Amino acid sequence: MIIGKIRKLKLFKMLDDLEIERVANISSIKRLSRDNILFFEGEKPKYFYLLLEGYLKLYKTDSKANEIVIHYFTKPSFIAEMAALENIKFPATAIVTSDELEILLIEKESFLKILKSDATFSFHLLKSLTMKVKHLELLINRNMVYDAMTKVCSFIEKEPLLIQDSKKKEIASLLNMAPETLSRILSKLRKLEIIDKQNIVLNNDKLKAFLEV
Amino acid sequence: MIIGKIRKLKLFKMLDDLEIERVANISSIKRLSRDNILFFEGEKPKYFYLLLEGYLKLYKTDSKANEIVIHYFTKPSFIAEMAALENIKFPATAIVTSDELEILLIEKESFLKILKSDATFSFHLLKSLTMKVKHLELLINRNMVYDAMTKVCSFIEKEPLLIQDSKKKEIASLLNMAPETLSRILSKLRKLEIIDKQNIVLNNDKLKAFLEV
DNA sequence: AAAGAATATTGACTTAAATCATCATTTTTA
DNA sequence: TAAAAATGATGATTTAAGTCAATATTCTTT
Repeated sequence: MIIGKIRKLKLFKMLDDLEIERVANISSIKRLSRDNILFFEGEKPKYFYLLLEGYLKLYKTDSKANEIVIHYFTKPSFIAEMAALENIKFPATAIVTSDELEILLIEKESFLKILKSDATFSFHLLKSLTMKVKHLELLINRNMVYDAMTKVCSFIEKEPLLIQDSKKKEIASLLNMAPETLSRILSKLRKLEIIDKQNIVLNNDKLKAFLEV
Repeated sequence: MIIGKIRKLKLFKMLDDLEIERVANISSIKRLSRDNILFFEGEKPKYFYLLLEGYLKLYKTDSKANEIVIHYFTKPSFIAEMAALENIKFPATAIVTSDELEILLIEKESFLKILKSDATFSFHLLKSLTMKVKHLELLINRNMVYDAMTKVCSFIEKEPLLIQDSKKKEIASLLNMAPETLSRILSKLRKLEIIDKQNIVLNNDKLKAFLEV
């Protein structure tokens, strides 16, 4: 049931039963399997999209047909709400990267009406947007301010488990660098005895030294 | 008078007299002259900042001490509202780039209370944030997706007057590229007869051809 | 456990843009 | 208006990261 799924969302935890019903009435659920496209860069949004289950990758393509990853979505989260709010084209393409994906489609115009009239609602969406801005700030840091070494060190610091368990290929794509570059940097960090063979941090101070500009 | 200045702002045009008074009561005005720092990257925000008059540049510094311009603010606009909303550190440093700057300081906690209780208020701040997100999207495009040629063509298309009148040095800084690179690209565009000696666009179709990925 | 596929590493080379250096042109100041 | 300073253009060189290619290692699937 849609109502049950909405009720479980932290994002909507401040809503009372009546408000949840209002949202449920203008929502539907869509399911997609791996490698399906939820929307393409350049399309106009028809809904507000709220990820419920699964993984979603947002990416752009540059002039050399390289994929540039903008965001990996996992936790329940609004997707591209900016496009829906402003009625502009999606800035990137969204592809399913888990076996199953479940997404809540909220009818755009009706939801906008609710937003305009309900302070807690729009305040909450505001919070969601600030998270997006924060994420974009990190993205800008990682890709404009940091060099490859700093990118990797920042990733190791933020995601010590991912760097051990995930495929290097995927991490490289996440950091928008060639897998070869990641491999070279990890082996350099191993030589410097900052990480071990399992990419576990050995010397946190040395690691952090790379993060100070 | 603060009330007069607030009343003039499009950003607050939906407010009635009482609401304007509420904002004015928790606000003060600060004036700064050229090259003064409004806030440093890493500081915690004490206020919501609303630019009233003048120019403000937001920038970061990379590992090679290069300045990376994140934003030039000119029109009345919230500055770094994300930091204030989330109570996190400023992501960049803000420096005055006009002779005079006038900025409205809005007391943070009180303004947050208004936001939480007033739907039109927070809906409007939401709009302001979506503008920021849009700007960051452009920044990401310009710096991660575009190569130098595309950056310049996109700038010429968006800011045909600036490319004629501003110093090349400043445009290069805005585009986060070396002035030499900008100079080389402009002379290439001149050879291709896409722009003339005054950097006025001669052939819009050819220009746009560089913007299609 | 062996074969095959996918992933990771390493070296050689390429590339786009930055840097450095020099000279030309424009703007500012005295 | 001449001198000085700032800006702009152009060539040579450097650099960080990407690409290409070969090999090594790990993971999958019989």
